[in-house]
Amino acid sequence: MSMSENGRAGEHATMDDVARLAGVSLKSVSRVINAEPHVSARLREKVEAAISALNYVPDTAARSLAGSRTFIVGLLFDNPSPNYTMNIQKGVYEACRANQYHLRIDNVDSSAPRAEYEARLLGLVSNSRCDGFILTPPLTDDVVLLDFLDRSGIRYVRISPALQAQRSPSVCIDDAQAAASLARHLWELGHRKLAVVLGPERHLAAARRRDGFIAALAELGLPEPVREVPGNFSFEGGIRAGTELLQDGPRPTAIFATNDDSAAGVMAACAQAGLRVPADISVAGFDDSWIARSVWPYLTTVNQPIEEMGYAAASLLLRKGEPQNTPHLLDYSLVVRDSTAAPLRA
Amino acid sequence: MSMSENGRAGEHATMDDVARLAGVSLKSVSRVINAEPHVSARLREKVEAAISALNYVPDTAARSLAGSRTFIVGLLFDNPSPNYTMNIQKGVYEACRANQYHLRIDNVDSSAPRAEYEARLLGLVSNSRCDGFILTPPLTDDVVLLDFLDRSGIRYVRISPALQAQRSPSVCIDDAQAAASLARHLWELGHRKLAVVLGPERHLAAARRRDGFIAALAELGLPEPVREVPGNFSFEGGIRAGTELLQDGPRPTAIFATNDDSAAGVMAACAQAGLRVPADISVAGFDDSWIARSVWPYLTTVNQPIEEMGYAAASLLLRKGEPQNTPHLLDYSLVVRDSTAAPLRA
DNA sequence: TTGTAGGCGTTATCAA
DNA sequence: TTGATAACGCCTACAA
Repeated sequence: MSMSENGRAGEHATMDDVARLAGVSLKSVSRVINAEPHVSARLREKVEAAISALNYVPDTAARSLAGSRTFIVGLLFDNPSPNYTMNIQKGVYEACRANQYHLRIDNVDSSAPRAEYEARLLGLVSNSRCDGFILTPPLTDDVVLLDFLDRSGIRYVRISPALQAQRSPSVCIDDAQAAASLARHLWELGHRKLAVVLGPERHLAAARRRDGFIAALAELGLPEPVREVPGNFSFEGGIRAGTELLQDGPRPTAIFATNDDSAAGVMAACAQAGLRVPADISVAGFDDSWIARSVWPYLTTVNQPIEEMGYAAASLLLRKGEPQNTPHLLDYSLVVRDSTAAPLRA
Repeated sequence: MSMSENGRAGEHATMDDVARLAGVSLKSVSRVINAEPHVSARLREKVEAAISALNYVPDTAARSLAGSRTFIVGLLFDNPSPNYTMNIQKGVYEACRANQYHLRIDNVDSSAPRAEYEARLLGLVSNSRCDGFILTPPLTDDVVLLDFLDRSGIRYVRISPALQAQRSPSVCIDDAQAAASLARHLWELGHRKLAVVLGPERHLAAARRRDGFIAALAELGLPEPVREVPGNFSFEGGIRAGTELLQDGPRPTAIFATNDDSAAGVMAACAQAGLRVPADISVAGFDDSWIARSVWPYLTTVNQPIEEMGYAAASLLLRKGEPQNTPHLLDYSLVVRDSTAAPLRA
């Protein structure tokens, strides 16, 4: 009943109306709408005129009932930083819009017990009747989910996969290279005592950042090992990590946190410890998400074109034809801001 | 568990399958699914058994084509802080899920030229065929949109409306009272030189925070006027506002920013100016969004139960029967953290 | 290049 | 309390 006394809201034109106004058959209208071949220019014009005259918009429900597509893209996300998520979502949304698709959101909570979580996830995916899904980390590397999708023949595109990169279409940057460029930046500033704050265990892209960072330093000839402490991509995890680094063991002159949120936490820990950033200690992050400019000093970080990645992922998903399983690589860039500087001379 | 034996995609059971297995008619299954009256307990049991045996889930497309509902809730948002948005979205999502509805996202960009923006917005709303919409500020108070929705008979629920609160169902907290409680907190700490960082002009809830703050101080007998500077709810706007407050005119001992993002910016401006928070100056925000704990010191602020507000809004939208136009008021709470303290004695 | 008939999985109408 | 049967708006055959 709710919408029923719609009064006028239901006054949408249908394909019939368009056909009648244009003086053609139903099927011809359908052809024009779906850009099918074998349509004369004259007919197309007539139909298009009628469409815009009537302000006709195809009914998605009818379309998906009759056809094989639902015109819905599902975006699955877990629970990463809100900044990252919003950016991805924005990109995916824009690509959907450009292709006349709708965007449907589904949240899953990976902190739930694993069995429950899996049941939920698979239920979502199989009942949601989307034309395909966009997966963000850490879902990107969830093998149970991937197996299920493959077995069911459901299309999907992964963002920043770290596992089995050739398994499906995907979009990513070169995390290792990006972290390496950050390592070189710190090295060139003169830092030789370095530390890295790790990401969540299942977030494999974070592991690649760590690897790239350390490998680059090794190549440059760093004399001593890089200290490593756990983190979980959260601000609070960053505080804990920073505190640990500053209290015990040899104090680093520069800290690389594998995402911006934890880098911000590290900066807070420095402030607590009475250290000035970057005068006393340098801090760098990864993502260039919104928080990188919501801290003071502004964070030196690696820019991932997150929104673009979302856009590219959805475009890949919606592209017709055989999906390409080679990762679609986007450019990153080193963003040097105010949180890194040369170390004090001892 | 259960999902995996689904075998192949597309092999969804239909109402026919259920009816056959249960040995009843199609319509009876429909009745059970829609919880219609006049169904015997025995029949219902049989049907329910068949449903779960077949793992049947109604096809939304068919449902909305045949019926009057689409089972889709649309969430419209503009471009406020990502934190706020994600929280609202989460709440709305959960409520949809609880009611077997889907969530569809639509972004609009209010920074586009007004005419274009309006056309886009109205097009979205009228073609989207959702059962209703959730509006967040500043869309909440967009009269053109409201008029259009009312004229079209489309249901909607507004979150934190500041205009014509009785016009539609809505969810909010008492912004003025909440800001007043913050004012009293600062007053009790001993602050007498106060400033407020305003919100975006069209964000009327922000204006109510300002009003409540100032009115409370007036009532307490504040001897001098509260300084007011513009802000736009962004971190950068907060930096500008803070800088202005610290450079020119009489320096306040406490600054109230009307949202957390700008409060974080104010804190950054203080740091730049060499002031310690809260020793030299107190800063307070509003929202208790995620950024309130992503700065150091942690921000004193007002907690709005944002996710709950989203949940309540969607529940209101989905509730059957005549909508209630009295605002659904939720509780706020003052969250005293580390960014406020007694002023230094001059 | 264009048009016609049938059906997709539900809900709605009306009768039993 | 139940059940046939006709929509709903579009797409996929297939025919002209």
